[in-house]
Amino acid sequence: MTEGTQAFDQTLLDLANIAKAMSHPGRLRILQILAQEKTCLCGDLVDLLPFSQSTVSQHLKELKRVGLINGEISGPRTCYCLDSEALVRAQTGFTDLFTGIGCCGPVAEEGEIFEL
Amino acid sequence: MTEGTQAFDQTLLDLANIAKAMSHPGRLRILQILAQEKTCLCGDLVDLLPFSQSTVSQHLKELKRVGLINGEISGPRTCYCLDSEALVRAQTGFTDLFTGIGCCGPVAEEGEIFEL
DNA sequence: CTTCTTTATCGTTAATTTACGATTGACGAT
DNA sequence: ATCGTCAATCGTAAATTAACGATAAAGAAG
Repeated sequence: MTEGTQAFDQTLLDLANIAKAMSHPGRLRILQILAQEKTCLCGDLVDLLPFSQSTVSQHLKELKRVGLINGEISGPRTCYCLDSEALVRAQTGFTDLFTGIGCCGPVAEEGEIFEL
Repeated sequence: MTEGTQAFDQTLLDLANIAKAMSHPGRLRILQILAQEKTCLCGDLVDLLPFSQSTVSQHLKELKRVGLINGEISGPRTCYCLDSEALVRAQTGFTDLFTGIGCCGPVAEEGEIFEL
């Protein structure tokens, strides 16, 4: 991703970003927890995850960066929740990518015929 | 992912791995190309991507590692294709993660009442 | 057998990610 | 005003990823 990134269209870049945010078991677990319970509080997530408070905070930041979750400050605490719209968009994005799925065998080139 | 990885169940780890493979625009583009055309040949992908041959090969290796694509050697070439089963499994995995989507507001704790 | 083509792998460097402890900032309670 | 709590940020070290050129391996073509 360091270079040549401008060669891809924005939809693809966005989707890659979503996937990146979802590429860590801890972050995926956070999404899972937020989907199941509506725990939300950062501290509760820290208790449920095998990471330090600062690490959890970072993961939350990353998820927020791509918009998969929202954080709402309520007093000294922060309450996190899924962003359902973003999740739907993500789902759609992944689905759209593979509209016509099918697996091919070896392909002949320029009229070439395979001798199997 | 360096540590504490054993704290997550395998389904989650698998899904995170899939997401990781899909977290790079180049790899996502490869999947897209394979979904649209059935181009498959490594060399063709090199022509279509803004990366060197060795880099493309690495990306293909990563996609193959998680099973999203299959490579079949045919003579000196290698023909790549999507693994439709794996893609369906991935899709299902992502969907299952967010069965009950909903966004919460601030949450009261231990009978606490918010003064709004 | 030599040569060309195609792709995988090796070795390396730069950049990014992950994780942590320590610090800071914000707020509520005393 | 001070203290304790909660969460974000800073600074840093270790690990991983991304990219490339060079090299190797495997097969087709001459």
